[in-house]
Amino acid sequence: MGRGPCGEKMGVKKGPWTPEEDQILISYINLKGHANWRALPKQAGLLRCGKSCRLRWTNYLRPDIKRGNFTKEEEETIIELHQKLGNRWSAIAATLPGRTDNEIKNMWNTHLKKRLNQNKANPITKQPRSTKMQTYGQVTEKESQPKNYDPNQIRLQSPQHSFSDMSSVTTAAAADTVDNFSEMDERFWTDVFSYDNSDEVSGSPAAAADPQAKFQVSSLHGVENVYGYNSGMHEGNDMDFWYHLFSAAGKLQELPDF
DNA sequence: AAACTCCGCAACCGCGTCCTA
DNA sequence: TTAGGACGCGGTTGCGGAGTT
Repeated sequence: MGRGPCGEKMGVKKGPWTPEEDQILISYINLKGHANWRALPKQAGLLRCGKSCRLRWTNYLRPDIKRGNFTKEEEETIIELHQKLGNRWSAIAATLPGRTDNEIKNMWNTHLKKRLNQNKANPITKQPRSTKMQTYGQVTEKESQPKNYDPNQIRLQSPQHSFSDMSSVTTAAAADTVDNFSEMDERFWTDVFSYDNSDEVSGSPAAAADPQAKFQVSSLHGVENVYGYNSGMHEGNDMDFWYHLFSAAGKLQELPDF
């Protein structure tokens, strides 16, 4: 099965998005949501394929995306989870609030993989070539945006925030604290579910620190209750993975019914 | 100052999976 | 049961900018 390239139709635009296109997409999704990505560009009046719209939205325009620096804790989380999960970026993203799988993938390929290789080859890390390298991941918000343009400025509050939003970007609950990942590794999964089941969900540290994160958490919380949302990665063969993970953690009794 | 090289990131592409008729 | 549509994921690419020579 699968699908052909989305640009198969003539007249479908490719390449970088313009601020005008972003505005149209944001306005449309805020107004109508995105139940059908394929139909969306036509209805919104965009000369893009649905796939491109979805990617743009999930990786860049969504209101709950955390842009800018990866913290040390986030980096460590990525490294640890990559050891366990491999290149399952969406699963890794599920533990980092506001980070997209694409962002994490880029982070890994450009920074973390090199760093690990370097550490293996030479435990005393050599200084990178450029100063930029020394502060990798410290890209400023301004730097990470297209020139002269900040989607946040034209972004409207999104009441839609539909459940499919949650596929790549995570809940704040997961990232409660990762100061000590080994500790988090044991508590993390139960924390995630306890947040899910907690009436105090929006009282999580992350949510308290970040109103937007608070929105994320409560949003997901509600979504999960209403729609029975469960990330696709939890299904199929992945069920075995999660099952064993939880079993190993001895927390199986806390699992919700699947 | 100019040319060249390298890096980071946004976006594209192809495939797998899920859903439905 | 199965074929086709739709979505999501992971790999890859290409461009712009920063750094180096």
